[in-house]
Amino acid sequence: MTTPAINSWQSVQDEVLRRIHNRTWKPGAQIPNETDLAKEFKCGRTTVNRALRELAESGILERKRKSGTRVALHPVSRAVIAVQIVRREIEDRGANYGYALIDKTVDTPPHAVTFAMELAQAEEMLHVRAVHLADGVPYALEDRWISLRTVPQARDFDFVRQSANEWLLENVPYNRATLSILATPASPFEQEYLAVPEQTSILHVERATWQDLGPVTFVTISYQPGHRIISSTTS
Amino acid sequence: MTTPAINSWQSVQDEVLRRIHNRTWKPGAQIPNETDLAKEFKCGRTTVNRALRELAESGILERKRKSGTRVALHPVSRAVIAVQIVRREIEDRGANYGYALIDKTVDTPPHAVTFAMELAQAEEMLHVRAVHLADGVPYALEDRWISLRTVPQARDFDFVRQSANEWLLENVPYNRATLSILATPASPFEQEYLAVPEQTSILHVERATWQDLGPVTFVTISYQPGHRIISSTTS
DNA sequence: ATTTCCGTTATGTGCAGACATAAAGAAAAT
DNA sequence: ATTTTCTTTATGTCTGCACATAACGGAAAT
Repeated sequence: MTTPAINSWQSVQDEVLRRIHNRTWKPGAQIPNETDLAKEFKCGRTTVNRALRELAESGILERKRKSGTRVALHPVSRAVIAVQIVRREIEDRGANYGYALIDKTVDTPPHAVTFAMELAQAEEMLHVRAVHLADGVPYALEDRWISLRTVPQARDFDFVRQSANEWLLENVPYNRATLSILATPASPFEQEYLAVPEQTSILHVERATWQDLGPVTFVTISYQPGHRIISSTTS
Repeated sequence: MTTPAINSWQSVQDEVLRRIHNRTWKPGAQIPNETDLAKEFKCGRTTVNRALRELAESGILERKRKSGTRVALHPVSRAVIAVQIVRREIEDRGANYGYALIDKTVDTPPHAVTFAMELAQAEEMLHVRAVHLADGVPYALEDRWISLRTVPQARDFDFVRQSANEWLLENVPYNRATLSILATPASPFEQEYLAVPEQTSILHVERATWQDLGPVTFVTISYQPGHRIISSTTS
């Protein structure tokens, strides 16, 4: 009974996963090395390498040079969340997108924002607030600070026709980003513009981005109550 | 002025990213094909391919056969969240882990749970509730339903010493998982066991897993107010 | 016994070359 | 004009081979 030749990295991956789910290879156990697997599957080592590398990236396997590859004991599965512009998020739900600027001012951000942007000193920034609508109903609020030091050209853009969300993505590249998800009671600002009662529980996504030159922007997106962030995990 | 030979896939990736940040290659614009880049960088096409493939996976580039590769116009950046057992989450924060079972019953789950587990018919399941403590203080609540059809052996495990969270990971493999993040006001159950006042805003992570045989488990983890889920995005 | 050095081993990566495959666009047939 | 077919092109993947690199473990020196 010879294996029916597994020769694509996908099928190698499938077979490896099957053996893990099978418990042929139990959590914590070492699996054969790449050369042996390549021989068994009658394929190149490169192919096995790619299959295993991806599984290691997704946290199912743990690999170390010389020691070999083992099945992760407590797999840290990586849930992937697609972060995209709010317009696309709304359009993907089949709704009509609407946008309204609330205000645009130059101001000194609160400490929390300065801290999140990793700045030692507070400095004047552009503060833009806007609401994103789905079929005319408030879908999410955008509360954004833009560094005028890193992005001076933002001062002259009015953000009436196009949201800062999209304008920045199209015009200002970034190197590094962080993302943080949390829940808080609705602030007065959120109560007003999301049209929700006091004490409603709101899901927030905070995102900060940087360029070589320094911080680009810090934004909080506050969603309508009941909003879910959904991800399907790999493997 | 010849380029000083870029010959690792990492350095190719860096150079490509530099050109994107540079705006040498603007959002939406097409970039040279792999063969030409390989020639320019004096490396193999395989190397360029790997560099570009990873950038496409992370959403910075968009690739299509025959059409070529272009810089994404609205990059859907993928934020990766590490989902691991609560004990590790607590220990990683440098706190002492504690665990207490609240109750373990056999019951019919509410519709929402049956639906999330993609079952047409409600069926009896094991319902396990527990609290995870960090330095003796409630850190998160676990409210879990386990399919007795898929995991019959769960009926006889007592979950007093080891949480269902860990027991399942070590003993029951899964194929597919979904993850959903949402915010709600604290339920009476959460008020009691997380020791928080009424109307507190609670961050929930819901997770369902499946095996070939059927659904394995559906769990809601409710975090202490102020909890954040943090991710750093790639690139 | 302890430290230092070195060989072995498994993964990590690079390369050239080949063929597979999707898809755009041109050419041919209707 | 519209549909069908074919050619071309860029990405996707597999292969064998080579060398790089981390790290375990034993041998040698202290």
